[in-house]
Amino acid sequence: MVGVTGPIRVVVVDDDPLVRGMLTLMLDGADGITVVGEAADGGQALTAVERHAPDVVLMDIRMPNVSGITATERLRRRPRPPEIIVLTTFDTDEHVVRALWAGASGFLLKDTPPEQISQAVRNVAAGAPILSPSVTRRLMQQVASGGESYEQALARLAPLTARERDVVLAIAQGRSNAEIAADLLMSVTTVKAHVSHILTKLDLTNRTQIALLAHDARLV
Amino acid sequence: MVGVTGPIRVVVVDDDPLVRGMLTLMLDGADGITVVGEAADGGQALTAVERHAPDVVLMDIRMPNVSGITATERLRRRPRPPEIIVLTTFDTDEHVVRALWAGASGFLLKDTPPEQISQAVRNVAAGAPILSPSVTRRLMQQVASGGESYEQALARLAPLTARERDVVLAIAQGRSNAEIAADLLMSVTTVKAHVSHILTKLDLTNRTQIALLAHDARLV
DNA sequence: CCGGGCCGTGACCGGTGGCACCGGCGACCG
DNA sequence: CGGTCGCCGGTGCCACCGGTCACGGCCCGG
Repeated sequence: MVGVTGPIRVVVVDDDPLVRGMLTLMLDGADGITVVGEAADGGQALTAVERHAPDVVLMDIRMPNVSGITATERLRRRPRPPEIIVLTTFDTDEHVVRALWAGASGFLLKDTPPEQISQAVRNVAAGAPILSPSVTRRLMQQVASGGESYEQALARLAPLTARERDVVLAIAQGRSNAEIAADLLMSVTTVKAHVSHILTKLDLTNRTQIALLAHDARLV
Repeated sequence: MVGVTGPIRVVVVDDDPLVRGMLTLMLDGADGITVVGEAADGGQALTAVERHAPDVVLMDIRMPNVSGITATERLRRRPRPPEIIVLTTFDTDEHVVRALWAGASGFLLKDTPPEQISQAVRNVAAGAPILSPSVTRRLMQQVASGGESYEQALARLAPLTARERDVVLAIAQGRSNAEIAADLLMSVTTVKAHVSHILTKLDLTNRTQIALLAHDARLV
C-alpha cells in the first residue's frame, strides 16, 4: 500500500512461548519477511508495535490480561496502523465477527500450513484481505442464504403496482399513514386503500408485516 | 473431496475465443491441471460438462443465450456437480450475490494473475472456496458494518424489562396485540400498556418501528 | 412503613384497515 | 371508430385495532 520497500516487518503476539517460537521460526526464514518483535499479551503487543513499527501483526485472540480483540481495536486506532492477522484455534462466528469488527485484515486458523501463513502475511502487507477457507465458506453461505430470502421477498413484491410499492417503501421506514399521505401527495384515505390492497395481495394482516417483508427485500 | 486421483479436469466457458484460448493455455501447462473441454455459452457448457465430467468449471458470467449464472445453477443440480469458479470483469454486488446463490465455489476477477488462477483451480478442486481479494474485502466490510448496527440496536434495547422484551420479540414477528396477549397469557390491555412503555423508552411512535429496530438487533 | 419499580387492567380516542364506489386510461373487439 | 371491459388511483364511511391515560396490586429496598 504505502510502499513497503524492505522486508515485511512482523510482530508475533501469542501467550504460548512455544507457538510464538514456531511462528517466528517459520516466518523469519521465509522470503521477504522479518520478525522484528514478539509479545505475550495485548498490552505487550501495544508497546512492541510502538517500538518496532511493524507492517503486519500476527495476533492470537485468547490471551491473558488484554485480549487480542481489544488489542486489535487499539492498534487500529494508531496513526499508521499495522495490518493485523488474527490467529485462532476455533472459527466461531463470535470470534470472526468481533475480529473483523475490531479492524483485522485477516483471520486464520492455527492449523494453516506454514507456507500459507507466510503467503498470507505477504498478501496482507500488500493490502489484500485474507480469510481461512472455512471462514470464507461461512461468509459465502451467509450471503447466499441472505440472497435467497432476498430473492423470495422481491418475488412476492412483484404483483404490486408502482404506487403501492411507494407505499410499501414508506411503511418500511416506519412512517404513519398521515406522513405517507403528505410525502406522496395524496389523501390519507387513499393511503389506507393502498395499504389494504397490499395486505390482500401479499396475504398479510399487519402493516408491520409489510415493513418486515420490505426489509427482507432490502428496500430499506 | 471425493478423491481426485489424476490431474484436475477443467472445462473453460467463455464466449470470447481469445479469452478461452488464454485461459486454456495458462492452465493446461500448469501442474496437475488438464483442460478437457471448452464452451462458448451456457448451453454448450452443459453438454461439455456432460461429455467430459470435469472436476472444475471456469465460468464467465456475461454470455449470449444462457448466462453463466443459470448455467451454474443447472450444473449444480447434477448428480456429482463440478466445482464452479465464476470469472468476471466487474465485481458488482449483484454479480457476486447471484453467483454465490447459484452455487459457485469461487469468484475471481479476470485480471487475476495466471499463477493465482491455477492455484484457485487447485484449491477449489480440494474443496476450498476462493474469492478475489476485492470481494473478500466487501464481505468483511459487510459483516463488520452489520455487526456495528447490530451492537447499536442491542444497546438501545437494554433499558427494557423482561416482559417488555417478550412483547418486542412478538411485535418483531408481526403479531397483533390479541395474538401477543394470547401467547403471553395476559389481557390485550396489558399488551398495549407494554407497547406504550416500549415506545416511550425507545423514543419511537409506531409498533412497526419497534419491529424494525428488533430486526436490526437480530431478534428475528 | 412507605416510596418506586414492574406487571396487570378498564375506559377513552385517534389511527388503521375493510368495503363500496367513482373517474381515468389503455386494450381489445365488432 | 365507439363500446366496453379491466386495472389503477382516489374518496367517503364505518368497524376495529392500536396507543394514551389513570388506576390498583405486588415486591423490594430504604
